[in-house]
Amino acid sequence: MNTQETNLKDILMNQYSEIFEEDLIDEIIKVGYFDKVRSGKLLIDIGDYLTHIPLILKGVVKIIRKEKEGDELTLYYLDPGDTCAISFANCINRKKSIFKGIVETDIEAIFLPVDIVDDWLVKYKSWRHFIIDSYHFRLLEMVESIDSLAFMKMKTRLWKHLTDKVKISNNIDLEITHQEIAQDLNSTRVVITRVLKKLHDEGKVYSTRNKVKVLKLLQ
Amino acid sequence: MNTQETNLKDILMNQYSEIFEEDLIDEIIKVGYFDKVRSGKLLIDIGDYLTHIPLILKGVVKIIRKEKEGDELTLYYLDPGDTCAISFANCINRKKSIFKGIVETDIEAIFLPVDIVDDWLVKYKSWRHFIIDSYHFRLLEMVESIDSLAFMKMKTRLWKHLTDKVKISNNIDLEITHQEIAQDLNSTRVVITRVLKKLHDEGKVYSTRNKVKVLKLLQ
DNA sequence: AAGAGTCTGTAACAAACGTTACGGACTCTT
DNA sequence: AAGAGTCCGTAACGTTTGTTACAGACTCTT
Repeated sequence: MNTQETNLKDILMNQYSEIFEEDLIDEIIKVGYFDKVRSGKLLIDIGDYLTHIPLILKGVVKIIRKEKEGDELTLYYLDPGDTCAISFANCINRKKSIFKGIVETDIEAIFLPVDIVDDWLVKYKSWRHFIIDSYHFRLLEMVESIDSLAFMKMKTRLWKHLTDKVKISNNIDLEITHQEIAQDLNSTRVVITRVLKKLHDEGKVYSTRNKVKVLKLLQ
Repeated sequence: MNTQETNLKDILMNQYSEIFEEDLIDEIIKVGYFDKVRSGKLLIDIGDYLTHIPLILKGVVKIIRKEKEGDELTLYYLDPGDTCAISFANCINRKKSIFKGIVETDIEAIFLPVDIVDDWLVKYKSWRHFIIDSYHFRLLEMVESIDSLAFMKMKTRLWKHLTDKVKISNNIDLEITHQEIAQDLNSTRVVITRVLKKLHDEGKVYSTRNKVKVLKLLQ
């Protein structure tokens, strides 16, 4: 075990010792490879085949559903500690991805080859629950998306989106344009500007060029 | 093993021998109990705790997401061979259900106690894949719901809903009122009537009191 | 400082969907 | 066959969201 592996183990133990057995962590280090991916990079596209499952250590990945060019919708974000378990069944059955994943802020992750993670389901109870839980969390986030789309008006959807982004970035100052928000919500720039003005009038946000400051979070 | 159990085994072998090991089928019979539930009955409500997982042998269950009184949306249908794997993680973690399940057409099902199905993940490879696949199928249907809500207009959503119902009931004559359709799609009766007229003008449906006949399926 | 490119604010209009209202048709009970 | 209850068709109108257009403001380059 070289120095890099030792460091990796420290990181993993720090982040996952509560969840995984030490045996499993050792095996993760043995078979996985560590990598960094820069913000803005396309991690996976719809239709791609998955060969590795990412275990995110740092940074955020944005998961998007895309109908066709221009018709996109941001579904949720993957945080450190998360994995894209949705890719899991895809892996087992060698199916294509139904989502697009874009690096939102620079990530560090361990990539685990598909074949192995199936065996781990038998070997490690913690891994089994990790995968099932992961599926479940994604599913909950999909339900949130459905609730938003089915039951909420644009003002509420926008407000939820902004507060979600604040939670993820840990920063009430969002570096974002109206155009980008419109893409996330599958709407248009003019609509977002209009609705942002309403939120501004209610004292909930303060928006300047390339920035939206989210106020009133402490409720 | 009494006569009823023998019959049950026949049914299970018939429907599941391709998927499950015979050992597993025997165990399903041992620990599960068989039951019938009538159309219209509430199988599970949002907020309920799950104690048993249903393995559907006959009939259809409608799965609904509900925001509040009057604000509902039909997400998908559970067919024979399906299980509500979403309940699975709920079971393991003793969480409340986030969906409402109503029997659409009379069902026959085997109900499996929660505690056991977790052990089976270790014991039976087929069960493991069954659960993961099940999760995955539900997830795909949720994505379909999201696509509908985010990218489609009411006419397309309605058409999709109707053809889905035809596939599930195996019958192009749907016994349904405009009001009921409106509930499924979280819309209103007047809107559905209006849009049905458009589909009628396109020669796609023929609607009379309490009935919608779906034409043009063979495309 | 000029000019190109990007971002925002606003107005006017259009499309989609929801709401209210009402009349007629069907069905079931008595 | 009268009446109550349910279901459907349609019109008129309101709200929400999308579209088009244009002007002003900011930013970056040269």
